[in-house]
Amino acid sequence: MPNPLVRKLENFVRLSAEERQALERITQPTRRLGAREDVIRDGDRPRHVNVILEGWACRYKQLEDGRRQVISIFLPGDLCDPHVFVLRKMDHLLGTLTPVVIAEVSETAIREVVHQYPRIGEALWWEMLVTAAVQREWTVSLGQRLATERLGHLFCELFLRLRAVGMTNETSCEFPITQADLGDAMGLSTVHINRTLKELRASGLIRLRGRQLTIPDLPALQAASLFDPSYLHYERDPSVIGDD
Amino acid sequence: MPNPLVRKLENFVRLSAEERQALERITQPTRRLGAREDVIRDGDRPRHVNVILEGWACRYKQLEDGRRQVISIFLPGDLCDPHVFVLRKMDHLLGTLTPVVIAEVSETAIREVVHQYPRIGEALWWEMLVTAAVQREWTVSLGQRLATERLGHLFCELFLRLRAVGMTNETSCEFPITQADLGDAMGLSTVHINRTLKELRASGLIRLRGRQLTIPDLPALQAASLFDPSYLHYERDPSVIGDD
DNA sequence: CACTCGAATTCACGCAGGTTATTTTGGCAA
DNA sequence: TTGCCAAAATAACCTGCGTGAATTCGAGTG
Repeated sequence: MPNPLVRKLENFVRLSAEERQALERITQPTRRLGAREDVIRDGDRPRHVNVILEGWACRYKQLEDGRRQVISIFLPGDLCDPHVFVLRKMDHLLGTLTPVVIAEVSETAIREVVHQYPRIGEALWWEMLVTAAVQREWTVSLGQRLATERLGHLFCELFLRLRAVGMTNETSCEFPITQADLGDAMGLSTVHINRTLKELRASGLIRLRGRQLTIPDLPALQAASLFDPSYLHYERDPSVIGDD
Repeated sequence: MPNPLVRKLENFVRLSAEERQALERITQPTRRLGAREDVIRDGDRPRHVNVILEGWACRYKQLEDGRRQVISIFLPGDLCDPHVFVLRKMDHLLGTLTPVVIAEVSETAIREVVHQYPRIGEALWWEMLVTAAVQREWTVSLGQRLATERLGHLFCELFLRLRAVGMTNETSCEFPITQADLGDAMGLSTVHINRTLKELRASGLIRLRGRQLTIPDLPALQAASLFDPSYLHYERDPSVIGDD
């Protein structure tokens, strides 16, 4: 199983064998959590960058009265906040959605690798900017899209992000999160998530059984969800020439 | 009128006179736009960092069928995407909400200043991370907060951000944007924005006439809106010692 | 001063999605 | 196989917000 961070970054730059090794060296598994556990809580001082190696996690906030919003979903290969060090306190929580394996990378380890391999630095910049773009697209979804569009859009996004780390086959992928968590992410009630899934299934746009999602016709789902993949910036930069 | 970027960054680090001058030198006004004009469109290649010197602007996206979502609001002192250069195309638009004065700063100008004054680099990191935190809080608002809470939260946020650049007095500030734009930002219809403002006014939490917003009791509005200011990270880092 | 036009306000009605509660399913352990 | 429990599914009812259409206000302008 190849390192998902390496796979992801190679969607943007071509990495040399040496660069790949450097990344793999600093992202060895250091922590395992079960489903529904917190990785770090708000108010805590961030001590390292968490890189997801296996499983799904999320950023979330909890309002005083219990309402919960999942702010972003982390998949294998995702970095949780490179550079939070500048701030002294977390203003949100990181939690797992499924059992998860994490690499805790120190600030200095990142600094050194980036200093030695500037192209990795570039790639990490790209990854940060894409993460911000995803956050913006969630804002659009929550503000404008109807429930079917919103869920459909999320399926498209997660499918493409999983494909970028080689975790899909032609039309399907693992989809291990509960309808309750989906609701907290999409700003919808569990009941309405269920209703909406039923509708998407009935229209033939998705199949979802157990933990398996199938999108028989991705362009159709994209069209129905007003999904434009350009915000993911997945085309590799042609100005960067590889040397592996 | 002091440079709003300098004022803003000084909420995080203390800057020397030399550092202040360096910032002011690279943020001279270079472009003036009227209200409701586009600064840069999606698909365009970003050529420089836009720093808002006067007026209000916004990031927004437009769906194929015309629905519009304002993704973030830019106030004087805000930088629109330091580092977009890494991506080749804008995935959203930048537009003005009021007449605006902008400083277009080149990538190299930023690089040089940051290289010469590392503390400015730190401060720009802080500003980037706070911008991301604001984006996350908007996700929470759109996903969980009711219309009154959502608007109240926005008022609290904008008031504190304006205060950070010295553009408020005790309880009030300019508030120059239309109810239609507010609606596009909060994911609510113009009619409902109007209803909600009426309700907030009736409860005495805000006064809003013409382009003037007054918050007679900020803590009360914060409580009513589930507003926790810690995500703005405005307390200055005590580990940074000034030398001016 | 009257005119204009965008912005704000108000009204009546409809729908997307919330809430509470109940039932069914399915994975897993004893 | 039985039992357990979380997750999924379904139902009935309710509400926050959207829609479309007027009407009023207010800052400029000739």
